[in-house]
Amino acid sequence: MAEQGVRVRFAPSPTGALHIGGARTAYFNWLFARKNGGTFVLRIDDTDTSRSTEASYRQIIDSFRWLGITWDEGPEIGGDYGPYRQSKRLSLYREELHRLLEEDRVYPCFCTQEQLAADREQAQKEGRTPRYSGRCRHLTRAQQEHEMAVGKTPVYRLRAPSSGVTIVKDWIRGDVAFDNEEIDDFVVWKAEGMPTYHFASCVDDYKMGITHIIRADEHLSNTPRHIAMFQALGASIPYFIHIPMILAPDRSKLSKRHGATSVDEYRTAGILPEALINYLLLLGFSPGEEREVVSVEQAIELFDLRRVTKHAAVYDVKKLEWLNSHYMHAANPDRLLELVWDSWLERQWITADISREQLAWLRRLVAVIQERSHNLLDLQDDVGYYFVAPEHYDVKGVRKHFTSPDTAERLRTVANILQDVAPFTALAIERAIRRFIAQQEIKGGELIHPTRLSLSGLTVGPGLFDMMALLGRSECQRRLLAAADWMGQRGELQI
RNA sequence: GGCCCCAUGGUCAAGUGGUUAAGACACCGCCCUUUCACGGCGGUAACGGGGGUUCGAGUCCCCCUGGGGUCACCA
Repeated sequence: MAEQGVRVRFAPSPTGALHIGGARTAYFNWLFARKNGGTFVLRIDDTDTSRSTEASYRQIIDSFRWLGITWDEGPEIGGDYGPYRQSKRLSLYREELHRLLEEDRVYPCFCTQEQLAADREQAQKEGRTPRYSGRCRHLTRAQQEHEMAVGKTPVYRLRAPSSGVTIVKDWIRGDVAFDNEEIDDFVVWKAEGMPTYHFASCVDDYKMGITHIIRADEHLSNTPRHIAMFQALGASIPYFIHIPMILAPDRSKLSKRHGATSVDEYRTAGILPEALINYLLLLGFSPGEEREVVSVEQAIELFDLRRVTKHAAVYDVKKLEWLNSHYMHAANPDRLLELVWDSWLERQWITADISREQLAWLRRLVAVIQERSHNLLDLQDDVGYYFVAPEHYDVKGVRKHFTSPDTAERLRTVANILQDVAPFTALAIERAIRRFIAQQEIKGGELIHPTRLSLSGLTVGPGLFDMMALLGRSECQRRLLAAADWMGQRGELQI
């Protein structure tokens, strides 16, 4: 299904963070472009001056970079069809407006907001669809000039077709027919002197030579409007591909009350970009071949609009988390170390001027920990005991593993035994400790659990012998003796 | 409410007239095991309802129901 000269776009408005729904739409556009050797355009839709912010713009750009979705044309990098921020394209829109005005495809409307609201209310009461009444549709030139003269600022409306049907040829939905009576003369130019979304978007798609519009389902009902707009502009009609929406678990539109909804929030929550983008691919698309884990490279290979589902998908964080743990296990330790580096610095677990040996040790540490991490935060937060001796012991663990009267003495013996373990590797340590366990005629756990608690203060963690090898001989000995002392003091206090 | 879209387990989904209706996540067992994870094995669980068409419908048609979207000087 190779398409010639494919140009697609994603046009977020910087009124908030990049939403995962938007990210998925962008990803599908991007995949389609990559698959077909086309061009992916990023355009910033900031015509809503009151809600657009520079901070949101930055955040969106950052989110895309983090996800690895790059654009061939757009802000920061430019392109032949720029500028790529609508707020910088105002003269273009004004030009098109004047052209349409001359061609009488657009007309000024002087109705007040109050009038329109009253019309709407009236229609609602009578059970009719609220549509623009057409009050200003047939004003004479003289009437228009009079309104202007008395200081009224008009909005401009498109003369939309009022009879017949508009067929939207959608690649996923098939042919969808809309009665033109349903479309009214919608506003293309606001009184504040800014284009509306419908107008700016169509002008841009036209001027930027967009061939395929891949967007969320919610725009399907807007499409006849856009077709009317394209026709008025004298533009060719692009292909439409409306992809299903992403819903919250209660099947309502995904919103803040459902938890994290932005790419940025997942980033801070310790989700890896490859996990998020993999998960996004699986919403509304099936790669086939029973595949779930799909890299970006494979996704480009496998992507096919014909395999996009028609129905909305409910967002399931559990599956995202599963993918994330998969990628945590698979990740290169060096990269993970880099990702947690700043956080570890901040906690003073490490210092910036680190030796070669220390760096190698950190890599080993990450490699051991990442196996059981589901999340970057697990790796980031739960490893303090490798850097600092435990200040207290898990309460439940103490109750369970520090109660036997022989334990303190055994821990001291272990500390002693470690003295002769060489090399100080997990294998050698295990051999020595197993021997001691056998001599004592106790079960492995009776020694292993208290040892773990002594060394980490916790009852959970990596294999004990790996942990010990990582901590090193003297640190293990120090902590074992400290634990034994702590038990002794505690015992005395209780007497 | 008008218009439009959609409908396979709890969730993501395969399926394009004939299948024991895949697979994944989640859940539940069992195994592995020094803990927590990982991993391995197994299990529970679905074609929303009703009419047609057909020798035969998850697959085609109609109705109903349910869910979603949209009807702004927001995008």
